Amino acid sequence: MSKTAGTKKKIYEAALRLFALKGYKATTMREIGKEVGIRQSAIYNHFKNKEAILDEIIDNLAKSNLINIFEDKEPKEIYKKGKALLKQISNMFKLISYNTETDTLFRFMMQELFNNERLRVFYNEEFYQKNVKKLSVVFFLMMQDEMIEATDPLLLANEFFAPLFFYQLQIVRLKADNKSTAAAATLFEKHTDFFWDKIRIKEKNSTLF
Amino acid sequence: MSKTAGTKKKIYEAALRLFALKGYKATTMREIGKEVGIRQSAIYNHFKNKEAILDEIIDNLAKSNLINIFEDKEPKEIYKKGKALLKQISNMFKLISYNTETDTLFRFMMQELFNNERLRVFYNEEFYQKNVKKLSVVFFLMMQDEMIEATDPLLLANEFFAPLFFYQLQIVRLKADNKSTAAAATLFEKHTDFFWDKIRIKEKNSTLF
DNA sequence: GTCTATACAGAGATAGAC
DNA sequence: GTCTATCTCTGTATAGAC
Repeated sequence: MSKTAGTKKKIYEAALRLFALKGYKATTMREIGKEVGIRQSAIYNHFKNKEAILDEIIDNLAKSNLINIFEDKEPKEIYKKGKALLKQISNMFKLISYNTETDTLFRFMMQELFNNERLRVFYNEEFYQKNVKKLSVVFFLMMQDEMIEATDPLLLANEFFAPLFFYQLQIVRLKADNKSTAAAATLFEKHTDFFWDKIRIKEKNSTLF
Repeated sequence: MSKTAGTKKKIYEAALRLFALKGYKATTMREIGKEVGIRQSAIYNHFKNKEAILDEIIDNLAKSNLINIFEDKEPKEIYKKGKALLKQISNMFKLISYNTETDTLFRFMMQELFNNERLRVFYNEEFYQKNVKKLSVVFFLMMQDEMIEATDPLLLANEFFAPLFFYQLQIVRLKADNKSTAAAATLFEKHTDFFWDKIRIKEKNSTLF
């Protein structure tokens, strides 16, 4: 039983890696088997068919760290941290693109986004909406507390989220060609600095001089 | 000869549409032929093989409107337009995601980004670098002219570009599920308003009241 | 230039021995 | 649970008639 579960996990992980690398359609059962060290036919002892592997991967995305940029903390517990919180979130995005496990998940998601409706539902609800909504609550609370200037919190959330996503995509793309990601990586921090500086309420004294 | 060119074009367009819809690997020569109204084997009178169609599509991307967000104008000719210029660029992104031709090109690009190195080169050089560099020249000139506050022009260019790309991706994704894109579409304008307001040099008088 | 026919390879999946 | 063997289907590509 333990050995079975071990093989199943190996199949799952090999499949995920290959799906992320070259896409679901382009990976064959034979390749997956080869990676695991078994014959292609043996996979069917663990998964009903190829699609069942894909489905299980998508099922597990919701439990992964790919989407958990808030580390399960609630907005009202953390909004007072102000800029430090934004730095922390921005750093989570950076970590996702550098950690081998989450970077694979991210690449898998982008690979299959247009080919799988369930994946798009996941992307929309768990990856995008959930985080942007949480972010907009954070910004709303910051406004109430007069930490940042009053404006549309949902817009702010989108404007903060979008560059982080984009820079993440850049990193993963650059890594696909084994190119340097150094310049792109600095943008996470610069974005947060720039963004916070633009939304925070400035002291009257220190406006320009 | 004219009829030949006509069929070739039909094949090209059917292939592009299908590649964008379900990916290169998942589209078959039979499907392409069916869309055109000929047998699969007849395609080989116009293209050497399946990959040749893909290559030709990628070759033509550089000539397409997908990347031409500046409408061939040089930064120094247009930077004085200030916010109006940013609005214009932002609107180009919006148009790309709504125009059937460019929206197909964009979806094709995102579909195959991780599966094709030549496409990644195109994305990086023509779609990303070229536009961001042009944008940073625009911002640099605006700074010199004291229209906007002095800061890193390249950062500004990235910060302006990233949300536009992200909102574009959102639209194309939503369209894939036949969902409403209304809310996402408003973000193009809101982004520009927000962004300009944050970078422009404010009159001392009209700071807060 | 398009058709039918066919070759050939690769893929997913199942059967049955061990 | 994994193996070999095999079935079946699908896909790319070519040959040759019209």
